Amino acid sequence: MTDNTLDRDDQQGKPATIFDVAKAAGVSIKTVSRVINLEGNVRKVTKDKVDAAIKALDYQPNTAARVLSGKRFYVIGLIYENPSEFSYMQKVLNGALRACEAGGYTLLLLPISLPNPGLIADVRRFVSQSRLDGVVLPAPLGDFLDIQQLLNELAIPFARIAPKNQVAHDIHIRCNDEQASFELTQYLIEQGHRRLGFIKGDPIHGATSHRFQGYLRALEQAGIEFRGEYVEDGMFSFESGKTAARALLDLKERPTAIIASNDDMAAGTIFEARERGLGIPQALSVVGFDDTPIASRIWPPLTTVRQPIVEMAEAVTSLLIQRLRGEHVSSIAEPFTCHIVTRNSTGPAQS
Amino acid sequence: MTDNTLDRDDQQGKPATIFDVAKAAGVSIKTVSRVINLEGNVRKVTKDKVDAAIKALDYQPNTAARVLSGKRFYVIGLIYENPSEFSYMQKVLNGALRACEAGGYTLLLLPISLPNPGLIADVRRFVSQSRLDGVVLPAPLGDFLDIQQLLNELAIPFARIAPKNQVAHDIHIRCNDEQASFELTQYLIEQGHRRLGFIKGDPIHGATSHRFQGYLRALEQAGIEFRGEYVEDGMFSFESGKTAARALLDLKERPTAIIASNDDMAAGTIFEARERGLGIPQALSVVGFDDTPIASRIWPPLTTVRQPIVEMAEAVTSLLIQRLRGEHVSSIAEPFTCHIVTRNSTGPAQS
DNA sequence: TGAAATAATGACAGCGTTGTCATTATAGCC
DNA sequence: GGCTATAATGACAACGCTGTCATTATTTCA
Repeated sequence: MTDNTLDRDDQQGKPATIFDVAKAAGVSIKTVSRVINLEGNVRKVTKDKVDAAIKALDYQPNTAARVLSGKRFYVIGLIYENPSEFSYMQKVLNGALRACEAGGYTLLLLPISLPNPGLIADVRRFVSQSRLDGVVLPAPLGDFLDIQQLLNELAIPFARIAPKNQVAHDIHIRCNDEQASFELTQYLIEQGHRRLGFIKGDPIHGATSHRFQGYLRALEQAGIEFRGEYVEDGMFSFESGKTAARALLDLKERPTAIIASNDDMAAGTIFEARERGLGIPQALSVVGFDDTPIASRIWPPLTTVRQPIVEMAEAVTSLLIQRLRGEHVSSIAEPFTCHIVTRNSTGPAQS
Repeated sequence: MTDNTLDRDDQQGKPATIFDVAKAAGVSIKTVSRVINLEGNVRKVTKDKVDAAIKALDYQPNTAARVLSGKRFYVIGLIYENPSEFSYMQKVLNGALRACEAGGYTLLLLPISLPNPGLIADVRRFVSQSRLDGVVLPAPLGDFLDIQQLLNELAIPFARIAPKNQVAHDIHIRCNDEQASFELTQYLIEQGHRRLGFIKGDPIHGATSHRFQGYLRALEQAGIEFRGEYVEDGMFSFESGKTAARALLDLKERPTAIIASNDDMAAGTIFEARERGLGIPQALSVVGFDDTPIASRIWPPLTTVRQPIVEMAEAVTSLLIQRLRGEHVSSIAEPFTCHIVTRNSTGPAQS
């Protein structure tokens, strides 16, 4: 005569519940709950028993039940600008997904097309309808103060990938844009360039001013006089890069090197140079930022700056999840390091 | 003396529940459930009362409660190849998100890097751990028979964006690659080209053979003899396009036009031609497929084929959701139409 | 050593929905 | 008009977990 009640546990292949674990470990379901939620106030021996039972039964908490019962949703929202060039967001996405999977969270997406007058309303609807615990804001949205204000009002924690520091205790991560730009400019100066054009990015991106600052610092350190006509505004788009390059190349004393604040504008610069029959890098060196797919696919392939986006996204999402769990985390103080990728769009100055 | 019980409904700003709706409509919660799930067996007048109450209270069913109670999860998985060039997936993502939002479903992502020997295990884990109702498989995974077989075993409905028809009653959508390739080739022939090189794509993509077929059909219709040495294998990557172009351009009687099966390979072809000093389109016309961002950013900008990816993804996801709701849907018979985008990489033959 | 303080554990209601089954209203038919 | 078939509705348990509060074990300190 077998005891049926003992066999019930892994019956039918149905997933184990908290009751199964409690029975196997010889404790109450509440204690199991304490263990899986890291609540503390559980003795080591008890915790070990429970952990063993969890492993043995391959127990995974039922998210729906947790959500229904508790005050958390186990959902993180990723709000991002729907870009024309997706490689940055693809990396952000992969990093955020990795962190969410590791932390048992689900990632929900809200792509936004800019400019968008209903932006705040859209975000509000997304956050309330989707029942989110937290939000990840990659650049450039990470620099938008009104979104942050809204999330603060709604008491939704968020984490930003953004160049600018804003609040003391908020979670944000950035890479060292200023330093990367400094080194990139320095590299061109080492190649003998003295007339260095610079194309700024979209001012809504915090990176824009940082990259410009790095350029200025490198000029200063090398003792090269700053010339305002060598700086043009851009918007990070291919078209705007082309237009800015036109202005720079129309100058009587045209630059021998142009630093575009991203790869798309660098591509536009190369496009414009080609239309004028300027050889690259013989007559003009061109550099970009971001190491997007286009950087290695245009002719000549582009010297640019690579950022560790996947790692940054993963780190910032992990921090957010830790905070949601009640752990006390602060933002990462040290910015992530960028690296220069040298290709054939740069060479010695010939002027 | 006001009756407190009447005021309870929209108390505290807490979301309305099914009880609130039932009370407001004067019916039982089960009847409300029937209405929101379109179960039928509800009289018109009753349904109208309930619908009015739902609207008045801005009621939205609690997904966690539905999942916990019922047998559905209200989650759709999107399994996709993590691509080097994301613009295709970005569009798929946007289309799928739109359909999910409209249908009240959540979209979960599983990016896969190919080749992946653990592919099936990864998919299995994703499907079972994430508790999915259905899966969307964009190309090229939509052509993978082993994934489809697995999903069939697990009894998970799926919908594919894929060139190949496989099962009679499965949901899938495709665009008319063969016809687009035919028209593209025809266009080059009209420009006077007679020596037409063709670079095939990755054979795991169903589109590869369709695009090749369209090329063959156009040759045949124009009475141009097929020459095997004008066809090279590629893998859809920039590098493979470059290598294939090298072989084609090394021929004694080299082609005056090259049709690459995607934009990346067309970019590789242009890269290779440029290294040899061949002017484009004077000495060589080049075309691609997909109208990715690179197509408009290289020099010269690329003549290519644009597919309505967002619409296709939205349509196929909507169909899947309809099927999950129990409605009887079949796949869309008529393929979506592609359009040729003419740019400067093509011109009259000069041979 | 014993009382008070604190740590560890448990019992149980409740979260908002759907499934099952019972009950009641309506329609169909001779 | 009364009986049966069927449509419409309702009562209530169950889903798996967490929060609250009560209870028990352990530590601390006089």
